[in-house]
Amino acid sequence: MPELPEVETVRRGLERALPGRRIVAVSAPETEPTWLAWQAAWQAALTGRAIHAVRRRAKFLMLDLDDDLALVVHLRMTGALTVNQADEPPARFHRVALRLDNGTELRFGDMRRFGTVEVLDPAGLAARLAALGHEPLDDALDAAAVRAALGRSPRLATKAALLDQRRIAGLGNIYADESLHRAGIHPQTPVGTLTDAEIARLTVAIKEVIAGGVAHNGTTFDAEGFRDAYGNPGGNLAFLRVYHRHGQPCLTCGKDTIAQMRLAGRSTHWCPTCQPERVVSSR
DNA sequence: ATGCGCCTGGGA
DNA sequence: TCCCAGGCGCAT
Repeated sequence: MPELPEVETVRRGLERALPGRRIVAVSAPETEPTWLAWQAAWQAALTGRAIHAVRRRAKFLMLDLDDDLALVVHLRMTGALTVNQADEPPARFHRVALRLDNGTELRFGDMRRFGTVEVLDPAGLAARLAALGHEPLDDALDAAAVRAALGRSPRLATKAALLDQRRIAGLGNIYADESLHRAGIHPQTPVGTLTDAEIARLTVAIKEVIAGGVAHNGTTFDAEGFRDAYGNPGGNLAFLRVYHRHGQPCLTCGKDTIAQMRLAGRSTHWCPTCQPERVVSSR
């Protein structure tokens, strides 16, 4: 599922192809009534406009267009943005295509239909991004900022806090689990009980895990999984230490088995030795 | 703070 | 046939 590293990987791919291109047509398949319904409005809004830049904020992609409009895409679970030759046959879950002035198309596909594509003006874009918390790789996100962002609730599980995009934006289930493992923090640890040392480790862990994911072009599990703008899988799977590794030996301590539980509605993976549960006093 | 609904394919 | 995967908005 696309989290910050996957979205950044897509952004980097799009940046090689889109800036300077002009949109010449918008089309959706006849078999896609919901996307077809937008076709005329998007045709009017987008045709003739040039793409100036491809930006990312958390898991949002923004294509800056003429007249301060932006095409804003969120891939959610299974969305994909690809650059294709216009005469290539569409992918299985193709939803909408922007025809460009050089014979290529920017295509959006989405198996589960959770993804969103919007055309926004500056006010609309600002509103869309307003609630997002810190960008993980921002230098401004130091330990003090992590402490402030996570808060001091005595009950909120640290993993739930990491998934809350209003606190730190861009982590999803994979990189939240990986960050907690690297920091040696049990996922259920209440944020209010995190020590300064734990916050410091978590801050470094988040940055390393996210930067590693970006460096390896994102995490791809299988043939249906994440693809970059040119259809290539990412290589970060080999670097995961807990996610989807339940029942397998811990690569960090070598003596325990990765455990799995349900937390905040998500499948959660951790090593009981490397991430011991906080012993809670009964008095 | 928790759970549901959205959506679909794949696996048990 | 049922359950699971899960980002996010919304209801409870």
